[in-house]
Amino acid sequence: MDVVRPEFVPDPSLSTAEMETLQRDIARAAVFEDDHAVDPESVAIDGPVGQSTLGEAGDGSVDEPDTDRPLVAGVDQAFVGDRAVSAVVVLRGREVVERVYAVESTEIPYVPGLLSFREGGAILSAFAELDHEPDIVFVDGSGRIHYREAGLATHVGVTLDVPTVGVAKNLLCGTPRESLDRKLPEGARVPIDADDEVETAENGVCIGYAVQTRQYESETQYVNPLLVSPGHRVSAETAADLVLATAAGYKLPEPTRLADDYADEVKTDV
DNA sequence: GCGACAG
DNA sequence: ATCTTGTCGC
Repeated sequence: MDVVRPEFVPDPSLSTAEMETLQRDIARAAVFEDDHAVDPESVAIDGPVGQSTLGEAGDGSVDEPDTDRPLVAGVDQAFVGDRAVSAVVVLRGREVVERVYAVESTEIPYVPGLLSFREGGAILSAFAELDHEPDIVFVDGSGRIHYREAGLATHVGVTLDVPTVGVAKNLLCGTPRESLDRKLPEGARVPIDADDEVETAENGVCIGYAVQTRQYESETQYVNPLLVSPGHRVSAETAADLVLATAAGYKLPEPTRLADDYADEVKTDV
């Protein structure tokens, strides 16, 4: 798939002020409500998808040809020295229909709030190799949960004009409506509200959710929730629904988990 | 001046 | 993100 909004392609050579200005423009172009045709129930995955097998399930059985089901993609990056590997995995149900990757040299260091200018280029290069057009894309990192409501998932979504969901392991900014310190039950979600750190939104606006995709039985030990936010053309509620529907026994939703594995696999080769 | 900070 | 063995607890 190709870039739809070339003016938003992340340029690492911009000054910090220019990057921030671009992010405010991106946030204004972003749609934080549902504008897609994916019913979360239609993408539900019951158990883990088998390792690197294209076209068949992990138990060796061939899946039903349900070509009407939506395509859900996951994208993740791995790093080798000064190069970034971006890997994309596309699923239809529990079937892997396509995997692509791209390698790009990193031009700038990681700066909180400006992640898309470091990793965005490699991600767009990987999507340029993709034949299928995903109905939803899970991006590793924040979307609307961002100082200017323009995190990596939002930047990629708006630039490609594809529905995206941000899936992060840590909270960048915003305030959880209730403490995340306690142990949350599997399936639970806690709203993340905009605060003074989020300069483009009114305080109290829900910009995402902490989502508990997995939890231990034990009383003392617990898994931290994921931080899910709208990237583009997806509401916060639906973003949380989609992540819970595609989580299949692991903390990360399957598309993201498989992209994670694929990026590591590619990293070992080149 | 101090704290906070996705990947 | 990445460097890395064992270890504690499901």
